[in-house]
Amino acid sequence: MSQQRHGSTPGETDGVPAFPDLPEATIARLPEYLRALHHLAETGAETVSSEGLAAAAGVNSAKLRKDLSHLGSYGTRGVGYDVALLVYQIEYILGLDKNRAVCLVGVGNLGHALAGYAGFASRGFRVVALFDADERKVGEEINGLIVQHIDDLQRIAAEESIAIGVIATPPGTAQLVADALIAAGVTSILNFAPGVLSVPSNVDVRKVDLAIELQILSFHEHRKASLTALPGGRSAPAESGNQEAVGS
Amino acid sequence: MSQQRHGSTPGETDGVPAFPDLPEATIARLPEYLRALHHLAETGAETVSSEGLAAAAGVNSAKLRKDLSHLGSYGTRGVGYDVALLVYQIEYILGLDKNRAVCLVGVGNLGHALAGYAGFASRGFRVVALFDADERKVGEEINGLIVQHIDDLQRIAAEESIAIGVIATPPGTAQLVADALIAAGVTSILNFAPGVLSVPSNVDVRKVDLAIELQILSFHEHRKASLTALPGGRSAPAESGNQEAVGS
DNA sequence: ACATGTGAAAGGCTTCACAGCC
DNA sequence: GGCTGTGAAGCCTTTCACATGT
Repeated sequence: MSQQRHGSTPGETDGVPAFPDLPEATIARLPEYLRALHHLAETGAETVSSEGLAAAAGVNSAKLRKDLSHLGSYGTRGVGYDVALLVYQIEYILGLDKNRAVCLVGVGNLGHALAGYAGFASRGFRVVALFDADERKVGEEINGLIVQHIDDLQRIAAEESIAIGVIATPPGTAQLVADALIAAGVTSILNFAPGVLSVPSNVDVRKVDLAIELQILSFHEHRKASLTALPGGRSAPAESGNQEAVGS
Repeated sequence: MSQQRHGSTPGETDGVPAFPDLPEATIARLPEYLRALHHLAETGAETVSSEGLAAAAGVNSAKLRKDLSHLGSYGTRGVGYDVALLVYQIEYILGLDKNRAVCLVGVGNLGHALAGYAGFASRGFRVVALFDADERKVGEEINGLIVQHIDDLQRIAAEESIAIGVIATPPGTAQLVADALIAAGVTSILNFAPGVLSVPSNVDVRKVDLAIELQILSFHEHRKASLTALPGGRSAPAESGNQEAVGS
């Protein structure tokens, strides 16, 4: 890759950090590696081999090594990777040192739960504002935050310099909310509402549709059922499973 | 329908539908096509072109046609696809005509919301049982269902012939719950707990980790920020966005 | 005329296998 | 000896462009 620089921050030339362009598939796995590394660090491990980390993250070691090689050369041959250093590098690449501010729009059934989800805070994100269009919900306190009216989004987004917007509204209003977020300067959206959002190309959208996940599982149930019904019918389990992680 | 015999229903020999083996990438998109088709059906459309359906589903038309071609030949050249027929075919392939029973384990913050999520029922899934290990939660009623103790999982899973288990527990207990589900005969799991599950190879696991989604967005924020800081600095939006759907 | 279905080309990702380094 | 980093091979997915059918 660029130039290596063992102890130091990934290839910066003179204050400007040059960005290694990682394959999307790699990016999607870095968070999982990071979680596994944190877990290892807690158990006191100082270094870990590609084999060990790969197992903890649920991938094979060749893939892991290739992924990490894109970040630069942070392992030691014959030894493995320094856990603390790798944590630092991955957090840097993912921009987690910035402790990004997140807002959530739509405090219904699902939104309510997301507002209180401990996993966000513990992994580098601060939920700083909640919005809803329903006057009856405005003013309600959830997890220490007051629900604000959606009309105040523009102002508050600027005040809090919000980086990421989470949409948890019914499908019908998701596009309107996305437009409002974008108008407020938000360029990253996590969308829980079914359906497609149309956004300018500088905005990144990730979509989580819970029903789609079940439908994909349903397909595999259907497939498995149709196989057992056939001549060469299988029935016995083999070993060690196929985990299909969600994430593009 | 089943014996459409257009170009031939995907190889059925004599009543037993042999399973077309679809690429995983295609499977992951079928639910989105289905949602778009239902939407079109509501607006009264009888047929739709690959161009039209692709736009509604947020993909390009070549990809859509290739995907649908794997199901068989259900379009008419010069005309397009029959909406009702395509809905039926996709629902059949996904096994949605089976109205599968789902159970949910872990009625905490997130689990509580999932138990009440209307999107499941409306898209072919019945949540039929809720479980938790916490005695204080057992007996609680959520959305018309009583929370049961996890020790009753085995019995109830059999009674209700549960097809899919959803795990919404803290990370520490997810593997135990997965083991229990598998022992109870469940072969499809949707896991919301961070971390990797180890399961036999006949079990399918899909994983949704909300923090990971934010971390991926954070990466893109970081990348965009580092680009605008560079010489050839961009700033202007182009058009029509990049939607990265989540789904392996 | 129009829109599907599909070979063929292009691109991306994963896996292999081993050279290079500790 | 052991383990990383990486070219090369193989596989999967997307895109192109057009023959085919209505």
